[in-house]
Amino acid sequence: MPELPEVETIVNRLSSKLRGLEVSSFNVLFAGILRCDEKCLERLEGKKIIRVRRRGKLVIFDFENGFSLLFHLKMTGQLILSHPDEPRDRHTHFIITFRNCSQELRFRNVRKFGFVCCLQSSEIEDFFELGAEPLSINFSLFKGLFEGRRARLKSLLTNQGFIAGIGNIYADEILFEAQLHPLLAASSLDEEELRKLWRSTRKVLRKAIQHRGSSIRDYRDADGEQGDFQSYHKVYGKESSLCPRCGGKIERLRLGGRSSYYCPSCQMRKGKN
DNA sequence: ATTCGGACCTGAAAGC
DNA sequence: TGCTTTCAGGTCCGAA
Repeated sequence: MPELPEVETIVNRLSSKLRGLEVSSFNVLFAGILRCDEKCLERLEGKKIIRVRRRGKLVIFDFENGFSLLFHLKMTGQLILSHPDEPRDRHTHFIITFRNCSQELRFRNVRKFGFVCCLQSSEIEDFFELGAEPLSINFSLFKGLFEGRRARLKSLLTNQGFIAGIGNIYADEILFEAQLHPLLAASSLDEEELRKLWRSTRKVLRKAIQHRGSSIRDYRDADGEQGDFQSYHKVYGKESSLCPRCGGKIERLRLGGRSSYYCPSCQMRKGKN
């Protein structure tokens, strides 16, 4: 569920509250959420979190001893700071408590797709093989990525090994902003179109972060608050609505089992608009 | 080599 | 009303 803007929002919040704190204990309530040996967690008990960061859609806690704790929220994961006496429901699968902190961190995960694991901090990049960060990469590197790639734009944008952090919502919003059809072959774009795609990617993701992400159903930030950006979606989930740019009808197509929403008249397959 | 469908899970909403 | 089907911010795997 959460894509880059949602994960970024969670990380910002967690960072200000958890940086410098020492973990006192882990409580694994559903063993399936652990993607590593439970003994790995022992390495982190009594250790301080020196940094909370995002890489792609991963939430990462770096510890003082060179190990990191990683979370992937997948579709329905939530990392929420709560008071220990607040009742927890059956979807709370993992809890971290901290020394000198009145709140504990709960990992809720209705659909059980998400995971937690512990890795050496230096192993993370090799282990996940994520692509570039869309908000860090400059245009010339961005352009280079697309050279010779025949895949469809939508598939490439959501491919985490190509560019990390973009999922179904933001790919659709970015392609609408760039006025590019989701099924276009990446290698068919000229320089001007690539520049527009690069600019649109930055614009959409930044604006979504400013609005603390999109809450369509499950997403909540680390304080349990909803994001705002769903009110600014122009095409995602808007089949049959009117295109805010040209007044035409938004359509939905199926691509690898996922829905893609787009405006067939302003996101042309061919032509430069 | 790509692309697609199914699998992993649960629950809300829509359809009948 | 109540049962059935469809769909969901993700990603992996194996088969066409």
